Amino acid sequence: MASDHTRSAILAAAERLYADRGFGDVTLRDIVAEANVNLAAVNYHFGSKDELIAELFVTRSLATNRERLNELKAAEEAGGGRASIEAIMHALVGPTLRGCLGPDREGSTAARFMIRASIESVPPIRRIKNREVDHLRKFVAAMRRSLPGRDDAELYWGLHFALAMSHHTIREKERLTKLSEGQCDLNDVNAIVERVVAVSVMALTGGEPAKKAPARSMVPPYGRLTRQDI
Amino acid sequence: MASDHTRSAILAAAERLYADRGFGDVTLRDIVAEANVNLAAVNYHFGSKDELIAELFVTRSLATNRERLNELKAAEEAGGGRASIEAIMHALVGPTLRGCLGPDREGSTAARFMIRASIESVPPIRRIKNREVDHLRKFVAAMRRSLPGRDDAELYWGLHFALAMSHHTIREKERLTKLSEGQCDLNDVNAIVERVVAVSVMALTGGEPAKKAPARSMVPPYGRLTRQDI
DNA sequence: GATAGTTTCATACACACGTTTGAAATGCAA
DNA sequence: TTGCATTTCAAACGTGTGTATGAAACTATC
Repeated sequence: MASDHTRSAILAAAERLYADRGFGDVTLRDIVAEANVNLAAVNYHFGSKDELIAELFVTRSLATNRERLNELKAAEEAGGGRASIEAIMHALVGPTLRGCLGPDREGSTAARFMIRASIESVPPIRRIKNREVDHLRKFVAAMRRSLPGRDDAELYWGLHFALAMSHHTIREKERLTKLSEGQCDLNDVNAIVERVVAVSVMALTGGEPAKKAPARSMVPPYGRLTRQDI
Repeated sequence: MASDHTRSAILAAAERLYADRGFGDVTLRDIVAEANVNLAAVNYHFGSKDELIAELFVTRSLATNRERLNELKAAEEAGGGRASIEAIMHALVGPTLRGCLGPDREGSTAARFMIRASIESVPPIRRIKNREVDHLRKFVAAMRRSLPGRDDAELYWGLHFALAMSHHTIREKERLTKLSEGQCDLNDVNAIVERVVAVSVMALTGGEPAKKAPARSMVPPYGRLTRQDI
């Protein structure tokens, strides 16, 4: 193990370069040059380039997920096991938006790295994102408690749209600024979070009160898989 | 010019392969093998790999944009120069969603190609997407006519969220299916369009009627750029 | 049917990339 | 110090890539 100096120098340099120039434009040689480290050190410490990228991404996204769940748990405890749908949506999109657009994080390498990861979607990152399903299921469960009787599909659509708005805002931040000629304030992160939450809640509660739903029963929908993946 | 047979065989093969396996995994050699054509033909007919990709994408996205504007124009003419906000949002997201998720298009190469383009975002495609701003401005203009007095920033946010929901639905179609264990029906495209339109309209009209707005004036915000790009 | 222009073809180039190698250097316990 | 494990290093490997080349095949015009 020793000092781990080389290992962390590589991680820091890689995150910085990927954040600045994207995954497509940065080679291992760029990274080791930035880190003042030998080329072979990457394979020695991480095994491969993809595993290096995976470690970077997994570290950051675990932190975000932890933050999300903490906020959710706090909201549910404060509400006696049932959080308001606003609080749930806030816990879902707040950490991500704050992490990527946040104030002091303006120049944060981590934030810019996560934006890149959200835009470019390179294979090792995609693999990790696909394991995020059961993390999201915890939010669906909370939503179900918060809005009992609501059709499950409606909950999924609401969650889906909430993620759509927050991810797309991160991803297209610059395009929106240009399109709106600066009229959309992308610096006030709290305002953005509130905006996304407001629309998400409207999507979940504003429209149809129960939709079709011919006697919604408790049985799971036919022979669908109940678990089995990841 | 001659028969153009080689040229179109390359285009077809490239679109098919990119649609199936993504941009990262398909080489020129794969394409010419699929097209039964010589390797050098790509550079002869298109100049470079990037120009081939650009031509593929530009063709498809011009078609979508044309469809969008036709629908918008029809809606405005039917309303005497002012379309309903529902109709405008419908014209904005309908063609894209139909094009990528649409019924008979289920196995459509073009649709799957556009989904890939939406997910992977390779440089030549990104370059083209950045020129899409003034196309979107036409929708902002229509929205302004439809909702006069509404703060411009609100219109931009509404447009932004509409695009967020439609693109994210295309992009994460499979993840949503898995997450919801099939409970979200991604085959009924019209229902999806209506859903996205409904939430977009709520985002634009449901919330605050005028927000803060301390005497909104007509002057542009300080020294911001008014035109000059694109 | 010769000629000029276009298109196809096999082949090679040049190079950037991730990875491997094997030896040198370093750290650490006995 | 000796011996062993860990870490660093310079150099090379092997391969896959987009692109270039120059000759051959084809097409159309006169």
